[in-house]
Amino acid sequence: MIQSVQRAAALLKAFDSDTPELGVNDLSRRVGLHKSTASRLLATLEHAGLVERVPGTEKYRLGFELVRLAGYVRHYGDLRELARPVLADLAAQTSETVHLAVLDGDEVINLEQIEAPHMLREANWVGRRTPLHCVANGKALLAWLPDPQSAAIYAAPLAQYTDRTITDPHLLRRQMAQVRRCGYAVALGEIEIGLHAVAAAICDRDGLPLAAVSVSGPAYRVTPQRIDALGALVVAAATTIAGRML
Amino acid sequence: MIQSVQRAAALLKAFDSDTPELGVNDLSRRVGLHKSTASRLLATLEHAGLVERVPGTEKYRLGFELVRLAGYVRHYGDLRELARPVLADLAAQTSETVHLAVLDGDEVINLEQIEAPHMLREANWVGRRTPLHCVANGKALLAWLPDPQSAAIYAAPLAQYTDRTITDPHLLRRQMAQVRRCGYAVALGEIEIGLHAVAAAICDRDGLPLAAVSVSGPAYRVTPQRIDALGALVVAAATTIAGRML
DNA sequence: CGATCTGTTGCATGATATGAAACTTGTTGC
DNA sequence: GCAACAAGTTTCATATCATGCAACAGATCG
Repeated sequence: MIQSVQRAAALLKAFDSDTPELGVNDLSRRVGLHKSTASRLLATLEHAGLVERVPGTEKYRLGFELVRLAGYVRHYGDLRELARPVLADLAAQTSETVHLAVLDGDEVINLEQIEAPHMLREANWVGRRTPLHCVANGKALLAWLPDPQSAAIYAAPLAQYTDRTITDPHLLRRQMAQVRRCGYAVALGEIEIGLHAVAAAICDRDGLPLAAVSVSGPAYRVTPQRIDALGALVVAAATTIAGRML
Repeated sequence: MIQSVQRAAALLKAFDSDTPELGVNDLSRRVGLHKSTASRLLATLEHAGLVERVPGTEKYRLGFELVRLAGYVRHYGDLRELARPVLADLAAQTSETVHLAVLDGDEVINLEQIEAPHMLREANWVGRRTPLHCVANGKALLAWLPDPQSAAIYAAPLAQYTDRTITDPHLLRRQMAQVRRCGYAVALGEIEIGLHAVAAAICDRDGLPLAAVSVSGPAYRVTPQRIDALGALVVAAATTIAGRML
C-alpha cells in the first residue's frame, strides 16, 4: 500500500456531484491532509490530467482524462455495447430514460443511461450504487436471485428512503413472487418521491439474473395506466439483449 | 511532483482499447518500473477501485470507479447535458451515430457519442483526440476558427491517414471556404476508409466555434446522395443547441 | 491599511517508497 | 513426474523522496 497514491485516490474521490469544484483547503480538510501535501498531490494529478483547474477561480475539478480512461473500462463492456442499440430503441419507443444495471454484491450498479429524445436532462446515475429493494432494476434482479444471496437481502434491514419504500421483508418477498409471475418489476417513488420505474431482468440460460433494464420517468408521465405497456416493452428489450448474449 | 503518484497515473494510462487487460510484468515494462514497484502501486490502485483484477486470469484492467468518477467530470458538463436530448433526436432522425466534440488545443476531443437504434456497435470515440483536418467535426470547427489559430493549423504539416486525407493546405483552405458557405462540413474516408461523416459547428454570439455535432456511418449508408439532407439536419441540431446555450 | 484566508515554496527530517533478491505459485517441456 | 521457467508477491536494508512546518505571496474584505 503506497501512502501517497492512496491519498491521491482519496482526493479524487472527495469530489462528488454536490461539490464539483473544490479548493486545496477544502480538499485537504476533507481528506485529512496538510494543505501543502494536498497542494503537491493535486499538482501531480493535474499534470496527469486527472484533475484540472477551473479557469476563473483557481479551484480544482475532475479532469477529462478520467472520461477517456472510463471509455476503456472493459468491465461489462461487451454487455454494454451489445445492449446499447436495444436500449436506444427502448428509449425511443417510450420517450423515457432507460438504464442498464448489474448486481454488485448486495447493491445495484448502473452501467448505462440513455436519455430519451425531447426530454429535459435527468441526473446522471451511471456508476451510482443503490440498494436492491427500492429500485425497479434492483427488484427485477432480486426476484430471480437464487436462495443464499436473496435470503441475505431479506434478512438485512431494509433502509427507508420515502414513505413508499418497502421495509417489510415479507411484503417484499410476496412482491417478488408477483414479479416472477408477470416478468417485470415496478418501483413507484420508493427511492425518490415522484420517480416511477419499470424493469425486467436479463437472465442467462440457467435463469440466473445477469443484468436489468429499466424505463423511468416522473410520476406524471409514468402513470399506473402506462405500466402494463411499459412492462411489456422492457421485457421485450431484456429478452432481445439476452438473446444477443447467448 | 510526487513520484509515486506520477507512476501510478502512468500505469493507468498504460491501458488502452487494444490491451484492456495487462499483467504486472507487461505494465512494469511499459511504464519502465520494477515489477515489485508496479505490483505495489497496482495493489494500491486496486484498493481504490481504479483498477481491478480479472477473475479468471489474474491480470489487471481499469476499474469501475473510473466510470463513477467520470460521471462527475463537470468539464463541458453543461454543454453535454444541454446537448444530449438534441443529439438523441438527431440520432433517431438519421439512424446513424452522433458525436459532440470540442476544440482542445489543435485537436478535436469527443465529448459524447450517441448510437442510433437498430445499429451494430461502433467503436467508442469518447475522449479520443483527432486532428482537425481529417474529421468532419474538426473541419466544422476549423472553418469558423479565427485567424491566429487557424493559420497555425494550415502551417503545420497535415498528417495523412488514408489516400483521401487532404494534406494540401491550400486545398483545405478552399474547402473551408465552402463549409462557411453551406454551413456544414463533410469528411469521406479521410481518417478511416469507409467512414463518412457530416458535421456542423455550434458557435457563440460572436461567431466563435465552441463545439461541433456530427453524424457518421459506413460509406454504404452515408452516401453522397444523403449528404445534403444530413447536412441540413446537423445544421438544425447545431442551431438548436446554440440557441439553448445563449 | 491591517486582518484573514488561500495556496505555493524552501528546507530539514525521517518516514516511506524503492530495487535486489529470495520465495511462491503456476505453466511448459521433456 | 520432474526440472526449468515465468509471473507475481514478499522481505529487507538503504537512501530517496514525500512530508510537515514555517515563511511567503496573493486575494478578499471590512
